[in-house]
Amino acid sequence: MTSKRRSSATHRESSVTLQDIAAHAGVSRSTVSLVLRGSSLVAEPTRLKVQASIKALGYVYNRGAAALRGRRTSTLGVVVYDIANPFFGAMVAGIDNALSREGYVSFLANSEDSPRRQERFLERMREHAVDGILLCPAEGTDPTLIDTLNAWGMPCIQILRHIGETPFDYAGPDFHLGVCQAVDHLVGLGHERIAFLGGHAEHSATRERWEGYCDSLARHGLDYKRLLRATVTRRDGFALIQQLMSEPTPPTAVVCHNDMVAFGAMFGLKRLGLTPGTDCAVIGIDDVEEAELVDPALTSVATHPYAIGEEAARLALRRIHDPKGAPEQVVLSPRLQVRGSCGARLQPRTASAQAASGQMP
Amino acid sequence: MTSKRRSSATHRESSVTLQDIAAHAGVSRSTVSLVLRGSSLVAEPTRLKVQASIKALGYVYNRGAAALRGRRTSTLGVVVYDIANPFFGAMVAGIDNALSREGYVSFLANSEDSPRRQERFLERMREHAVDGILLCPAEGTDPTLIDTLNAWGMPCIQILRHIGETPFDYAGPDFHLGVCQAVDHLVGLGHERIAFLGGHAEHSATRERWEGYCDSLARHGLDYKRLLRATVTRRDGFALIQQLMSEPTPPTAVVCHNDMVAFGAMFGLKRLGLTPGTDCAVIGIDDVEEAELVDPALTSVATHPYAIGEEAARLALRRIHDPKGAPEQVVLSPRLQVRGSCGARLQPRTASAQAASGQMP
DNA sequence: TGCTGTTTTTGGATTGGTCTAAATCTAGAG
DNA sequence: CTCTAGATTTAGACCAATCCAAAAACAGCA
Repeated sequence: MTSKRRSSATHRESSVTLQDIAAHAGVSRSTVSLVLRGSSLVAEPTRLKVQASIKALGYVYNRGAAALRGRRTSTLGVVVYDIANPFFGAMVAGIDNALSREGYVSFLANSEDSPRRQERFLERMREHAVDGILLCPAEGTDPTLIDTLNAWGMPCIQILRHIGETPFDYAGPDFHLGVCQAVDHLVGLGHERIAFLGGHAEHSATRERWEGYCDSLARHGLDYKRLLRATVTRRDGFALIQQLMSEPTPPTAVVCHNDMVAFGAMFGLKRLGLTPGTDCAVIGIDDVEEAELVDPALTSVATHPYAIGEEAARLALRRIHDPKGAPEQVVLSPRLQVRGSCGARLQPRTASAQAASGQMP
Repeated sequence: MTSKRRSSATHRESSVTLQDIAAHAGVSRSTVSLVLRGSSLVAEPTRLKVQASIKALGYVYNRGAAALRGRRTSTLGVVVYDIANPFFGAMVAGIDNALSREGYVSFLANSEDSPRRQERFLERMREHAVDGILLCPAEGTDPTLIDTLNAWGMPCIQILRHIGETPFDYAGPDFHLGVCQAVDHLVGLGHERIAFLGGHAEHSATRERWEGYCDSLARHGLDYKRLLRATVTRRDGFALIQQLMSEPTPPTAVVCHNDMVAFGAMFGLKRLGLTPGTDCAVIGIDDVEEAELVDPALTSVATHPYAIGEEAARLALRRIHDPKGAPEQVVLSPRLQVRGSCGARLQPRTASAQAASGQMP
């Protein structure tokens, strides 16, 4: 049983407008508008009078109406391809934190790595006139998408992956460096046969990892090179490692495309009766929370999703305030989190904290 | 180097309006509006003519303007308290899927369990005139918040937790039944000293679990009863289990508030030199993806976050179309996912799939 | 052809703010 | 006491759609 509303609420919506405030405070609509926007034009006594009226009448600012005449909506669109992945959860938390500080609010969409879904959402965002887009491009996104967004006059910050040629705004981890750190560490432990597991069809985030892998091997003068492509699920890791270990000269260590693949690989090793870290070192990428839960705990390249989210949000706000400034790429250095799965505990030789060159193609 | 735009795009925004379409097609603004909304009033030849003009001029529908005059914005607000938790990721994916099918789009906010942040966001949502709110209330939310939202005339669907007295719309798992399933299973395995680990300060989701725990014990006539309160982190599970196992008569099994606490508990057991599943059975709640990754794999009560998200979205749309219909509560039955951590493998006695009564206070 | 009853189409008001340029109001200088 | 620069305030157009009631077009029928 819904109880009756008290006070003046007019049945449906309160809908107190600037006009009402103006009448109540004995000033004009324009003055009230100025007060609402914190303009320094209005005199102190007037401001107080108006603010009192605003409070008294229970006024609610109508951003939709404001956006119609003004230019900004104070909204952003965020597209990720797998929100169920805790990595994106952390990233979205970072975005949310940075944006809400500035009074912005964001639409979220989960593209499920479908360019079609992604495009539908972007079109909807255009209709809602968001001030900008934070985009983790779906696998298979048309490389001209960024040009389309530019043609729309829609600021766009790419995250994690990047497409297109034009100079763009971007925030993401330095995958190249991350893989180098992993390989360097393994080499420091004495490994000479290091494989790389997984990686979607080509996109920047995959390419950077593969290049990191190849460059590292070359730098250390290692001959052994096995790069097994696949999608990026745990299932893949499980299958690939078993395939790999049955080869004539199996690797003594594997670096995995991400932690999910790494978990799968550890599972696969156990299935073969092998012990991760002892019979074959395993290193993941992302350092998700669960990395330290598994047994042995997973050594992983931490890519700091929360910080990436914050940076991306910062870039977006910057771009909105300066639409034609120079594009900026923020590439965060990852950090190797050493745990049991790479056998560091077993071979007490200290891991080298070697620096490698990062790059942004 | 940004290339010059072709065609008529006026420097900043294209901003083709209904007026332009109307002129181009030789009809009135009103007619174009009707075509856009798929009205059956307009004759077929006219419709085609207008649609051609729309395409020709590259018109973009302005939802902000439409919302100003019309009533709907086709937007919703979603508030969760920990988006980094994969449970919420899956839930948001479910919401997103159900909403995007209907052309709705949603603002997401992460309250971090702070009522202050939550309130700020809700006020912003009101200013943006969303059609409704999907709310997982933050810990410590003022119970009158729902009344406030009602007074605003803002439809609100509560998820996972619920506050307030008024009949409300709600979607969530049947925690009471879930805990009963867990306890029943343990009793079936021969356990008689079963503890419950964790749970925030009081809110519905905690209360339902505790009641489930107490009711189960009573139903099975068990004397042993240990309910350790704490927040819901892995750290808590780690600490609590060690405290518990050092008591004179430690439990032989623990049911945990959620999987995070359960992971912590398993860690704690290992720290004590004990084996989860053998020395003490552990059952979690949620059945997050990682449950089967840990060692031993975690037995857990699956609560189906994706389905809950879909249901909540469905409820929201229903409420928007019928603002004063009877409130509806959707309580999904959980399912016990048996794995190694409860020792089922060790004691081959079959688990009973006993039904218990669910309830919605 | 005139009349009536549907279909279609349309003008103009409306939504709730912001913007611009002009009006009004100070206070200090001459 | 008048004038003017600077500080406040305001009127009215404007943003891009929807809504309503009334006009126009069209058909069927006498």
